[in-house]
Amino acid sequence: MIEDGLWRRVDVAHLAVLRELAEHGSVTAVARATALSPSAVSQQLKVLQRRLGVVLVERAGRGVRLTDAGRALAGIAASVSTALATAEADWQRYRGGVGGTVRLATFHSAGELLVPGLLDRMAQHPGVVLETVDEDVLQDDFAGLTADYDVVVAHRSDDVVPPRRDGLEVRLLLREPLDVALPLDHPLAGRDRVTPADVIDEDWIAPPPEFPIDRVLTALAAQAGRPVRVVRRTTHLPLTEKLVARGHGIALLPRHTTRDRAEGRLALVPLADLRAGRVVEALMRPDRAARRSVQVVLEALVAEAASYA
Amino acid sequence: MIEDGLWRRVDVAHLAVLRELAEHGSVTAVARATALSPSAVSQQLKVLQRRLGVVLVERAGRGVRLTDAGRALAGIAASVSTALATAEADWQRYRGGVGGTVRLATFHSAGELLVPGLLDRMAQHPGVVLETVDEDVLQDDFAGLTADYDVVVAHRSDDVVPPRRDGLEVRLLLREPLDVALPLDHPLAGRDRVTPADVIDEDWIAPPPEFPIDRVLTALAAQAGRPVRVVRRTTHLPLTEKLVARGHGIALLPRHTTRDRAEGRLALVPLADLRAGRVVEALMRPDRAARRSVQVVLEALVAEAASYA
DNA sequence: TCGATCATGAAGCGACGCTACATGGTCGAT
DNA sequence: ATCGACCATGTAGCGTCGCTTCATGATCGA
Repeated sequence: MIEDGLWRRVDVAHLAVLRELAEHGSVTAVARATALSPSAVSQQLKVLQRRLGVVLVERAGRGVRLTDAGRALAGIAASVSTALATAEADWQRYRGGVGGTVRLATFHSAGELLVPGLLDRMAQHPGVVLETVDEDVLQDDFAGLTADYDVVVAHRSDDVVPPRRDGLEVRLLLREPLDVALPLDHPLAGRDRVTPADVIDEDWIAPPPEFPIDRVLTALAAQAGRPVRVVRRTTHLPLTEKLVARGHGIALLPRHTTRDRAEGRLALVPLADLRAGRVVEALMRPDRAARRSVQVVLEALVAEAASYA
Repeated sequence: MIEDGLWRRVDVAHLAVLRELAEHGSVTAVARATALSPSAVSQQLKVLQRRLGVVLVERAGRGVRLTDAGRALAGIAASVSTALATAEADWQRYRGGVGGTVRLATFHSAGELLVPGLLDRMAQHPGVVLETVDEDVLQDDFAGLTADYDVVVAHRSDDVVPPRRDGLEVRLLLREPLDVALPLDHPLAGRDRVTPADVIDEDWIAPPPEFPIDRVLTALAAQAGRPVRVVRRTTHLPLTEKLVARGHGIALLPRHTTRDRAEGRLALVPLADLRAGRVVEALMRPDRAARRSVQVVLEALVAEAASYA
């Protein structure tokens, strides 16, 4: 027998906390993200469980873990958040104005490429405050950033299956081929394309093996039939460009990002016989994507990215 | 410039009150419906307006009226209520049990026909408490009852455009032809159908002119070319049946409802050359329709009605 | 014009949720 | 194995919020 009105006393704020817990994984992390004390978060969870008469959270070692019921309710809470955000967006649409703070995470090269133009475009919406933060993480970790940021600009190589991003809104920003970067005085610099065989015996500068670009390099080696010789590994693209320009090696670099920054100081030559590129996209939680201010930022971001295609 | 976080402080309870105001039309009525004092309702509205910085309600004579903004927000509030009810239903589905109180309004004859069997069927769901109330109103007023009841069983004649019921969920229960009810010893009682011309010169018993059945009588008169002679007007169907059975006149009566009650005491003969019938349907507000307990009741109601088709 | 009806304001009270601080449990490093 | 760092939770105290009760003002119908 189920008592009537149990759910009536459930507060949407409590549901939101549960949902954040599902994404952040610890009470302390939720407290940080919500500007509350850990005790407050813990109390909210306790109240929620008492009102529903169900165990949602259990201790696991030093931290906590959601029970099955907790996970289920967290999923429901996510849809509630989305509905609430949609309602707010409808209201803002009715009122005409757009306002609020949007937190945007970019990896370095995308920030360099897109943020200046994005800020120019956002000048049309003085009510929207845009906070941009650089976060360079591995390909699979971008999704996790959506717990902390409204919009996450992520990249992945386009030859593999996309990493898991269940329940996230995804918007394509840029499809960016990887070109071979050569010093201007290199024999191949004038070519309109090069094959893997042309470049396999050069000295290469590449990122660490976990990064998408390096996987392309692996594919290139496979196609040429010989291993590639990597003389230096760095994740810092501007450094890579400078090294290439001075003849310390050649590299695979994203076309638009690089051209925007280093045009004229090195040559970018398309790679033949190998599909090599990376995809830049925006990731958002649905409730955040529903916010009017986020939508405005996203549209500006898409427009800015399109100007490089 | 829009300040950040205005909506954050908006309480869904406040939105719900605004929505109820849009449907009930007065602060006092909302207070009655929500078991709150009128002052509390008034204060909630005041707080909501202060937090949003918008006038939602204005005085109109002795009562209040919603502004345009108020109406817009009330519409948004309705979708929020629906989302919340859907979330609760999802949760109940996950937990397995069904519980809660469902308030059902029926007009008299439908109640007589459907409620006993409905209660039998609901015995399978002991957690659901069913309150049934008789409400006989005019055709166009059924929609208004959805503010006070979870499920409203309504009827309308099927030859006219349905009355306005914007934003309501509608579920067909019964399509019920109108037959000509005759005393058992009437000359036409043995016929398998009668035409308007056959019965136009009889003495008729009918409801008041605003009721759907009387409109059919008007159509019958138009087809026969002569006015119909109404000797008595009553909205009470059992009385009509008794009068017909004793030879005080004939009447148009809904087939299933009447047969269920008066089988063997009068004859029901289908009417030829005239599409005459009434439709019985269930009306619900979307947020109430989303509730798990309401869904259970509705399914039982549909099944019970189907047993009469 | 009077009484009924409706909305709103003021005062007081209770519930709720937060912070600050203390406690107990768990893991990693030495 | 021990210590220290970290994490979650319980307790005490306090401020805020929303409700009820009562009073007031406005409007409509008889």
